[in-house]
Amino acid sequence: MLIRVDPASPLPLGDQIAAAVRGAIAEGEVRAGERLPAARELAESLGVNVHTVLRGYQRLREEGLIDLRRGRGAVVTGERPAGRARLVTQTRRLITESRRLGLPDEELLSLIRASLTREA
Amino acid sequence: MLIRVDPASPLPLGDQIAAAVRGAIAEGEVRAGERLPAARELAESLGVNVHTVLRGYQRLREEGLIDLRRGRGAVVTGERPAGRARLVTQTRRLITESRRLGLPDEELLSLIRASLTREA
DNA sequence: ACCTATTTGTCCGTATGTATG
DNA sequence: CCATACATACGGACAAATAGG
Repeated sequence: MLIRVDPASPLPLGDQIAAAVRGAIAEGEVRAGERLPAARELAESLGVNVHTVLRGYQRLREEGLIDLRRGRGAVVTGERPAGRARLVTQTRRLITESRRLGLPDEELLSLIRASLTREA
Repeated sequence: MLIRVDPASPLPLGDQIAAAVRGAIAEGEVRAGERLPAARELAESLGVNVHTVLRGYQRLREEGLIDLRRGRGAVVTGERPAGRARLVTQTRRLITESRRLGLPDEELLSLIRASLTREA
């Protein structure tokens, strides 16, 4: 997977990295289950800071394209296992209910976030 | 708006700040249209780094609670309704299930955000 | 059960860029 | 033009989760 960044571009480096990886995934250059290079490695090979790469990776995680975890790295997501599918169903139910009550999505997110911290 | 953070807590400082502001908004302590303290100010008064405050602010922006812009600052967005108690049980179930599957909280949030945008 | 290496997560500090007013 | 304030990036340090021996 070849990645290059252009420091002169107005696009943030992190976004450029995310875009490059996103493309590589779309092209099938990296497949589901495969691991992306460790953030520090990629950072060094690109001549950018670790944080910058991590920001790009985290963006990809938000998009659901990779599974990013400590000690494990960035793994391209693939088929959803059964348990996860159930989670998706449950999530959709929650969203439907929330909207039926007229809550804006942000409010639902706040609620969830609050629950997460409260039950940590 | 009184904010305090606990460096000893396992909760990231940025999240603590976000939670505090979120609470202040929910309590009506700060109202729509009002500006939150500048990141640098708040950082200094809390004894934390600017980045840490900004991270919290950016999270609130993602939730749609504030409007965050260069040169202007963080302005609380419009009113939000109450009456969300019904969703709490369902939310807790979802969280329990997610954690049982071993998903990190961030991933659950990613999943939810994805669902929200997909069903928008 | 333990230890170790790997890898991301968070935070600190600093510098420079850029939009706003 | 100027001051304010967030945006991005750099670098360094330590914490925490994961995996493997």
